[in-house]
Amino acid sequence: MTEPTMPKAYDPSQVEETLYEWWEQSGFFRPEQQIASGLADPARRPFVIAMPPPNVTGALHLGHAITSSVEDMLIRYHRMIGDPTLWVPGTDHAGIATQNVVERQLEKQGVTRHDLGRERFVEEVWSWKAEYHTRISAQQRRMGISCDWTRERFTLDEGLSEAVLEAFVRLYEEGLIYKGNYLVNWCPRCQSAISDLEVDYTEVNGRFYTFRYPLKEGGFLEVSTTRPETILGDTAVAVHPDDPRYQEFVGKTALVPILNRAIPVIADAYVDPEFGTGALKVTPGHDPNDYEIGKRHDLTMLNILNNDGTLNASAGPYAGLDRFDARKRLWADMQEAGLVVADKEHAHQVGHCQRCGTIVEPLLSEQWWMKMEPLAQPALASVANGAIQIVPQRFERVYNHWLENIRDWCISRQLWWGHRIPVWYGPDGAAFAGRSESEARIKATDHYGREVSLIQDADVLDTWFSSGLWPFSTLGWPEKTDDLATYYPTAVLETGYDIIFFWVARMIMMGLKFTGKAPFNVVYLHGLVRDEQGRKMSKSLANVLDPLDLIAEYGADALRFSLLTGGTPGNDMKLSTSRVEANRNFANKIWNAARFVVMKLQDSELAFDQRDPDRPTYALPDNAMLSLADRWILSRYESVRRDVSRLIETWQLGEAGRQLYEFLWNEYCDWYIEASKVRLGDADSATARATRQVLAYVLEHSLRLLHPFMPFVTEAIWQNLPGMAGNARSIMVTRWPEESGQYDASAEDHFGRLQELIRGIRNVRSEYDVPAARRIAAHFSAGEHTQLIEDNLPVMVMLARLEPATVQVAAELAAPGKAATLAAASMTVYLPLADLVDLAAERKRIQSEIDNVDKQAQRIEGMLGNAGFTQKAPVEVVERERSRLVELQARRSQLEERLAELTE
RNA sequence: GGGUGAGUAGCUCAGUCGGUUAGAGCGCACGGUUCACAUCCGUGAGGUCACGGGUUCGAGUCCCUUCUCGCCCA
Repeated sequence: MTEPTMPKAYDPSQVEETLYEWWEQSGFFRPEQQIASGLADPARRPFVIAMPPPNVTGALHLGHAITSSVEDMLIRYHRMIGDPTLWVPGTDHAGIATQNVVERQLEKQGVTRHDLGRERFVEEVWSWKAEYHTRISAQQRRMGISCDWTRERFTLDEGLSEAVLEAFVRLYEEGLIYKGNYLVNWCPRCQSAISDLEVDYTEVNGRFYTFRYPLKEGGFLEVSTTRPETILGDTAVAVHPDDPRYQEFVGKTALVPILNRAIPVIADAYVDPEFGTGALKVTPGHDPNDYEIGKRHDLTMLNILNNDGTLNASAGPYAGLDRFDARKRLWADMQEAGLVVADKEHAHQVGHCQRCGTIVEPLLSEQWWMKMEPLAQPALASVANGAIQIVPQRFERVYNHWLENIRDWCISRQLWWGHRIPVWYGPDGAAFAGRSESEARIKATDHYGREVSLIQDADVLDTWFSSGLWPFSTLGWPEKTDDLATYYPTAVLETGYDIIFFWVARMIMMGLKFTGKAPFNVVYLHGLVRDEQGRKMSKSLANVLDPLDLIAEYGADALRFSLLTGGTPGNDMKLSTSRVEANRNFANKIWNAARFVVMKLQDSELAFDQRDPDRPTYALPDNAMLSLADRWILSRYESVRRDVSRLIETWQLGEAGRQLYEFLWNEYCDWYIEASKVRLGDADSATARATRQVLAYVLEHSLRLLHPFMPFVTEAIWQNLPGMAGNARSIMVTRWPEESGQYDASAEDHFGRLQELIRGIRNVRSEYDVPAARRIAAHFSAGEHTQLIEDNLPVMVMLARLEPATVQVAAELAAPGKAATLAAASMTVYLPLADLVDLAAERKRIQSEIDNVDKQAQRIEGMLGNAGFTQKAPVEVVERERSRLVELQARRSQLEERLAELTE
């Protein structure tokens, strides 16, 4: 035998990057190449995923790693089953988030974006983008993802910007986009409006301030608030119309403290008489509920804030103060004026900017809005009628609830980084939307009857506006490209459940609106990766595991496999490094199994199955040449192949991976390879030849099943398999294994009996502390299985470490003296361990066995004695219990017999 | 307040037609230079499947109640 070419331990860092470069350069990621090579059938519907574009804010984290793992697994599987497969990668400009990180970076140098000006600031962001984009795609390559990099897109690149313009103008022209002065969530730090979804509500320990609202007519009303500074913006005081305490006050006039502005006392059913004093100060300009009251009563909408969170001229003497300073100052002044009643601690929910954490202010502001209701209806319908399937299904309710209660979307942002709103204003403020300035100019000229100067709207669009177009904009929309015709709609949208509203729902709405088709047929939602304590990973907690660190230590396959098998769809996952380590060990295990097989195959003639000449594999020997172990492993392989395919098709990816793990380790390695050694002894024999073929066949086919889960190690091994790798072939473009016809129930039953006996003997050896090196005698009283034992004696001898010269096999054998007894698999085995067996201990051992058997037998007797069970349970279940009972009874009598002998 | 997920071995998790004595990895105990692998091999201990009720011949699995923790929405 020649020296193995495979190193003793699998070292991912030695192979992963080289393999990836080779894959990418070979064009395997491109559907055109898959079709040209005959792997993909162009008549089949393409399998397409639009990758959720990572933000260019920074480096990737484990959330991206799980996305990569799941999507690459699906992509590789579909490529192997012959679908033309396309995975479109890309990145998102992430307007507010990216602008913030760049601003923070500038801040360190003492520079603000205003110092730089819009143009230079945007240049800064582009260079940030360039750096992080490079980093991100390098990380993704390290994960091994097989996306088509030649089709990579960025939300701000030319084509996608065109899509944004097209979408905006069409929606505008249809009246679905409008401009209006409404209450928005305003972040004073970002100095931008943000959407409802971008506000995080967290509990804050604030105070509950109660004070007197003086009345012009004399007297006062007691009112409470959590935000005293908003008193300066009050335009009414409201009470409940049925509240007897306040009937007389309705219609009177209150005076705003300090400012002495006169405001009406009104009655509105929104007021909760039970809460606080039962009288409510109304600030329509700075509170959403008050805003509604204001509309109902036609109240003045007063804005007291500047965009940076300081108070404006409407705040009188407090103008120029920060909102929180103003709160203190005003309260102190009110105290002096004798208006203060009480203030106490009060925990309440306060909105914070998702991106920078600043407390958000409701603020009246002129913004662009998108009408959502007309778009939501078709989006609801597409899920309801099954055009889109959400996995796991329970998220449908979340999706439905949001869409059924949808509100108009504030799409403008007062940022510099993003898609500039394609609206130009004439001298009188009239607005003209256009795909370009010249298009707007034509409209303007038409409107005014002459050329006028135009000024473009300064704002940009919410990032999610462009993300909403992603599945089709990346394929060329609004142009009628070949890619769009071929690859749209996409097949699966795979992402975390945390962005159902932000992204998934909006893509569905936009997709239906602009293409008339659901942008994908399946939404597969994975859970969030948390740390070992179950906390969300965040920079501030310093609990972030960097995927690259894990890859460097354990290999990309180990990380991928951990993320795929560590949980179930839609449920969060705590990732522990010990799990990643275990999966690195798994990769090493298969590597070593392959190393063994390759060493055995190296100098041998091998038979190949050439039915697909471009993708040869190992042939199976004639059935007549197969041993029991061969038939068993082939049958087990076939069962696993079926299960894995079924599980993947039903989105149970983790379970599929776990099955492969158990099969390869606990069956192929632990049992089949060990058993095969018996028949490999005489390397030139026909039996050795047959065994080598089976070893190779099962390994090669199993590697293909495992490839989508662990692409690197499977490829690294496959390249070492004799006869596979030549001709620049890769396992990633082999075919997914089809039905082998090798399922064999009787082989599984028979080999299972051998396993049971071997385990039993090992157990006895362990209980009696038989040294591992010592070969022992065994007498098999095998009854109807005599032939089975005789035929497979070499396997028994090897795996149970028996001394062949002292082994006896017969249908009936008397017990030798001083022997340990084993009753299993409808057989009795005597192990004459004269020097080690203590009769008293052996009696005790057998008695406890009997007790155990009795317990089981009683349970089954109970079942079978129950008429309900025998009448209603399926026949095969009843039959199974019957035969189980028969075996137990036989076993019991064997043990009883033996116990009696030992007691004599 | 509404919705939703989780609670299974010391830890992290599987268990998707309801049907053997509920599984895995890690950890633990004992024993191992068995011709691929100590990133390993063999054996073992360890569970009232949160609690209470119900449906069923049969429930970790289906239904209801309660408790604990989490998340989403308001």
